[in-house]
Amino acid sequence: MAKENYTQYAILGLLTTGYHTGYAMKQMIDGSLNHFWKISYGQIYPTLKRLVEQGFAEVKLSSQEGKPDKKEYFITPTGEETLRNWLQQPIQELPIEKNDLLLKLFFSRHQDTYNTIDLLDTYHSKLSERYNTYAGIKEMILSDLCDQGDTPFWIITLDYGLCTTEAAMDWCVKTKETLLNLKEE
Amino acid sequence: MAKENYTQYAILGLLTTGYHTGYAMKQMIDGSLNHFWKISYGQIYPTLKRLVEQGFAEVKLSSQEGKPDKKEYFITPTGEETLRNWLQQPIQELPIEKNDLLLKLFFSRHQDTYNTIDLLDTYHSKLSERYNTYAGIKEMILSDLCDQGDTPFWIITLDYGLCTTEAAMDWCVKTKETLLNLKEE
DNA sequence: TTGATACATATCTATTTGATATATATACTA
DNA sequence: TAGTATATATATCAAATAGATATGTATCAA
Repeated sequence: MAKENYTQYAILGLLTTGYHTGYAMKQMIDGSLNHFWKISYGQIYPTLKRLVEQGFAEVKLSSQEGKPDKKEYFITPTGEETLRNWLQQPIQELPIEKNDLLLKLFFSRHQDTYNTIDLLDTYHSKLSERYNTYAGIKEMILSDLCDQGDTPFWIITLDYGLCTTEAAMDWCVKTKETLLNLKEE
Repeated sequence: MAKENYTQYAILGLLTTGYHTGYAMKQMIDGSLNHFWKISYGQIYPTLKRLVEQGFAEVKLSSQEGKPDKKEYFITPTGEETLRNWLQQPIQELPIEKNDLLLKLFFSRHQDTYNTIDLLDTYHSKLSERYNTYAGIKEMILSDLCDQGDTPFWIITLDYGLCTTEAAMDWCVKTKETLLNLKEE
């Protein structure tokens, strides 16, 4: 059983959310979805093409004065059904996060403790940045009066990012102590 | 700047930890490293070959009676230096976990609340399984008297898995409530 | 007028994923 | 005893993804 192609569902979903060009989708994902998804142009444009071929989307060419021409994509009823059908499927497997900090820690016996602690410090500060970014986006969405139907769901995914990031930061602090105790022994 | 090739460092690290064949490495990663790393044979064998070409590893062919021949790989001093050098490099960027549950939640406006809650329940039970698996491995490592120098570092990475998994479970519970409240409004 | 940025599409290489092919030997099981 | 599953072990392939870059127009500022 080949794994499902999530890319097409991400694109179909974005089509329902007011993003109609490949460029706009890329911007959206990099800006507001990057806490749990990423995508490249090399996936977006071929997928849009395929969605049209499959009848899940339609394309309109529009030439704008002052800007390059663009292809605007719109989801079809069949596309909407495909999206809804995917939403109903239960999640098959938990994602595995490939984490190169943990990979380094796993082999850190070969390294000085203070160096390992540096790694943890850097990691912690990056987590902190991430936390603030998520908190900022949440603020922005909440203060934005034009609440669409999507808003509560977007908040939920941000909360996931906030709470797991916080847990990771706590772990950094604890781990630093553990390493220092280990050193003293 | 091309992204670093982490695969080779994972392999180099495993060579220092008593895993000397591609098969053994795959077993190890699937069993004990899968909370933050995964790898396929399609990465392992070509990488081993390349490590030998670069002088980071040496290979010995050994024919065992009863079992297929195997190629045993050993890290060289140059390989060890390469590994240590990588360990010292600070982490460049936080990993982005691609999470298809969150992708579905993000678009769940198109779906019945109870269906969304089903998704969350399934996810929670999988997280719980994962938590128990990690706790089990931790127990096993701690109770194993032959403590190597690696042990404390392995525990640390497991703790990361335990605490972020717990945070995600808490989020599931909170989110369920949020969705039900939303429904009642 | 040079450079930076925004808009917009397209493509390319390298890596990763996930599956499968190919062997041999052991252990169990009907 | 024949068949089946499992463990050991290496290798390869197609498809998906990542990451970078090419191409072009227009705007704005230094």
